Amino acid sequence: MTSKATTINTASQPLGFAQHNHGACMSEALAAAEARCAAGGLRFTPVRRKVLEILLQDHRALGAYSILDRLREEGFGSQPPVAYRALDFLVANGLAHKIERLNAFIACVHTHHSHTPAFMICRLCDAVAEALSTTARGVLHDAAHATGFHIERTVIEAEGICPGCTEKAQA
Amino acid sequence: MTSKATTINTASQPLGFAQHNHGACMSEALAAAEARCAAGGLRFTPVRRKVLEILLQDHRALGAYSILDRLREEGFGSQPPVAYRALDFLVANGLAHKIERLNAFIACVHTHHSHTPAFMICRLCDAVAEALSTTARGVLHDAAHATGFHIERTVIEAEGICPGCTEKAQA
DNA sequence: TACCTCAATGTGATTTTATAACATTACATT
DNA sequence: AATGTAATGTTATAAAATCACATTGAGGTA
Repeated sequence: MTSKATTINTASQPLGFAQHNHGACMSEALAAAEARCAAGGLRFTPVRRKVLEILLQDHRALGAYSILDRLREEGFGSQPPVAYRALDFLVANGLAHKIERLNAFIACVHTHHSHTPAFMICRLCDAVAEALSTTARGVLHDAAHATGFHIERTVIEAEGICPGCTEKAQA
Repeated sequence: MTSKATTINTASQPLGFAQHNHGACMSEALAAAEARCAAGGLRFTPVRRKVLEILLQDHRALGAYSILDRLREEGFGSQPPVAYRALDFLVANGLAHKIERLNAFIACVHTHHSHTPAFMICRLCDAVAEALSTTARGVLHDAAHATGFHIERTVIEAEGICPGCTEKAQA
């Protein structure tokens, strides 16, 4: 565990491009995950929980092997499938998302409702913000419907410069 | 070269989920690529041209290593950077796109205008259709503008079942 | 032409990301 | 306890991408 662990429950950390109450956010997300798993008859096992905690702590996109390093430190199995299986579970159940552009994973911050996620990825600071994208979903589904394509999953990712980095660049 | 080579100039092949005149499509795309490179002072070298031809012939998403195999057969260098460099060039100049979900590449079929590509990927037959996505682009940019994020590139990919495979499944 | 420069290519090695295959353990039901 | 199934552990390997450095080749300049 790094020094970062000592900051887990401080009040304000970046979530995407904004600040938020990180401690509350984290416990809420874990509670929501537990609730969802219980409701769906899914097993929120120690590895799965730990992986979600790791993702929530960082609030950024983490590669599977970074996560694996953390798991090893915590005494879990240290081979790739350990991380990938937990990540597959979290992604399949909407508790985390894969950022395809980065081959990395991030905790879902919209624990309440099922949604079509959309992301904004800053190429300077690597921050990732999850946006609600009801409209983008609609647009895609309309276009797909016109051609007879049945959508099961969507990847919507915008890469560019976040507000913070834009400011720094102008300074 | 496989037997597929003998079908290059036949009239009708699938483009995305529809049929089209493949021979014409291919020469048009190559001509457009040449024109664009000439206009921009870019060098449309033999490897780059060959990679674009390979992508156009298949009209599907190809992994870098599939392309590399073809390059080797044609007498080009056979190490990964040969393929990746040509692909980087094509993608950077809008002549091809990367399908992030598949870690694969596809020739651009909208040679005329610069655009924000969107794709529909069939998970049964692996066909990939490129859609015009002016609206999706608008939606994303609106959302981004609201948070002060500056978009440079977008990834919009829908995964699901194409019209043809839906029919087969119902039969 | 001869020379220089820089972009493009060739090549070997390595890194990063992801999965296959199979043994073992933990949980739930009877 | 016995059984079936889901989850985990572990070894090995596959697949995707990049690094580093040598070589070639196309323009420009003297």
